[in-house]
Amino acid sequence: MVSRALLRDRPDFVRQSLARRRHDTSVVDEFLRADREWRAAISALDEDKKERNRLSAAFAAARSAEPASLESLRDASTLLSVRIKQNESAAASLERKADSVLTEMPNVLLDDVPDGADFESNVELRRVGEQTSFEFAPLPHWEIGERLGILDFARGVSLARSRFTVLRGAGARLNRALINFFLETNVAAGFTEIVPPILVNRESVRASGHLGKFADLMFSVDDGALFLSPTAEVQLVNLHRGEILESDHLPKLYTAYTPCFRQEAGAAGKDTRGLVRQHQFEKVEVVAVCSPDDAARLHQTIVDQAESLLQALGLPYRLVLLCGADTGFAARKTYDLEVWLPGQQTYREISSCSDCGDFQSRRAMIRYRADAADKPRYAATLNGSALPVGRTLLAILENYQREDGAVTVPGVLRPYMDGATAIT
RNA sequence: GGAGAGAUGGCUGAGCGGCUGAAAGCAACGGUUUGCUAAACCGUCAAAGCGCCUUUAAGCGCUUUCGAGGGUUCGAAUCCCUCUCUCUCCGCCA
Repeated sequence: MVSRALLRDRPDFVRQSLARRRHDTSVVDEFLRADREWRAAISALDEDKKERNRLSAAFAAARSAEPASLESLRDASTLLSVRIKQNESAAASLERKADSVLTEMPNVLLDDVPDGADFESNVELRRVGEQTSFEFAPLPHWEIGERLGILDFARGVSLARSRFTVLRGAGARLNRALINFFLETNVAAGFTEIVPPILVNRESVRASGHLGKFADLMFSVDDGALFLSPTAEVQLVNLHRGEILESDHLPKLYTAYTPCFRQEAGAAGKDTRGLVRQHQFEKVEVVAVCSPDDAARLHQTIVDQAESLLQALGLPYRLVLLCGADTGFAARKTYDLEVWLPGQQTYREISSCSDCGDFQSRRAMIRYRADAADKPRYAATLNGSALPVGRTLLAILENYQREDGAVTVPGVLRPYMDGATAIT
């Protein structure tokens, strides 16, 4: 949630940020109008309430002192209460109006986020690793996986529906190896491992910014009371919802392996083959909760963490800074890591590392005290995938494929695979 | 699924119509004492919103908040209704 104070004090700054996102800027004025009206209403209302409190106190005093005046006090107070009740509902609807505009407003971008209308304007910062080349024509992972009998798309569909897949044998083993490798590396780097619920309530998805317009991203159960989490970012950010943290306990660094579920309603016809876009996928996520002063540093820490995993696996990738229009709703700055997929001759997103500033903290009321005597302040939250399991698995299949149809197992994963050097 | 108990500040926990934004204790913070540590003593210590003032900070004023929503009343943490959640016991089950 964008700060109300910022919108009031520096509306042009917020408009500018919205424009850089190619977002409608009139929402700022919509908010300011509702906010102004609400503040006027609440001021008048408070005056009435003050008077009612005075009358009540006078009533209590008059009970013994001058019983004769009780009736007129009672009448005056009753009259006032009726007016307060009316004005209260008017004020509440103005507040709801301002709030609903605010809830739908994306985060304010950091200054160094590049301008741009779409992904074409994203800035490639660097490439790491040579694009894998072969003496033969490389295959896409779905062909490699089906030939090896480790990916079974048809049976996934028969068990659930399209965009569900079955992993078998060495494929399932490779999947588990990746989970263990990611988690152990993240824990060694100082992240605390969490096993959260996979079903999350409305309040949690609202706080992380996944509800609103993004509600159709998620599968819901129990008549919409709960959602299948679309990313462990939801659970990890909400771990401290409503809390005031001690500053010497910050930063909080978390990592979790979870299944994730997405409807992918807007992606009909896109990436229909293979593991790239599934309704159910698995991911190891990292999240940091920290003081705003620490956000930039920890953003880098998270990117480094994701990069170190890709490097250890020997996967070529590039680091991209997303432009305004491509930066997600809750983020104020996002780096994407894109892995090279030789079967498709392209870089594909494999990790998205976002600095959300205090945007999520405001919604989730995650605060901390910089000093014991200070007022609580909103924390900053950051998140990144480190890494998604399915997309990493497919990247390994494509980058480590051999002419004979086998796939070499990257060295760091062999200890998790009984020392196997290849999947044949 | 059946029966009961409960939801109050960072934590424990009292309050059961006006004197309660809330006793007491713990924790925290400031200070006194002390050779150091500990102990003891004194003091401070909920959050949010709006307004005033100010460059900001601080400060001041008002309002709201005792799980959520509604009701009764001149007045609700306190009485009534609904909902949500938590805990205990029984049953069932991994």
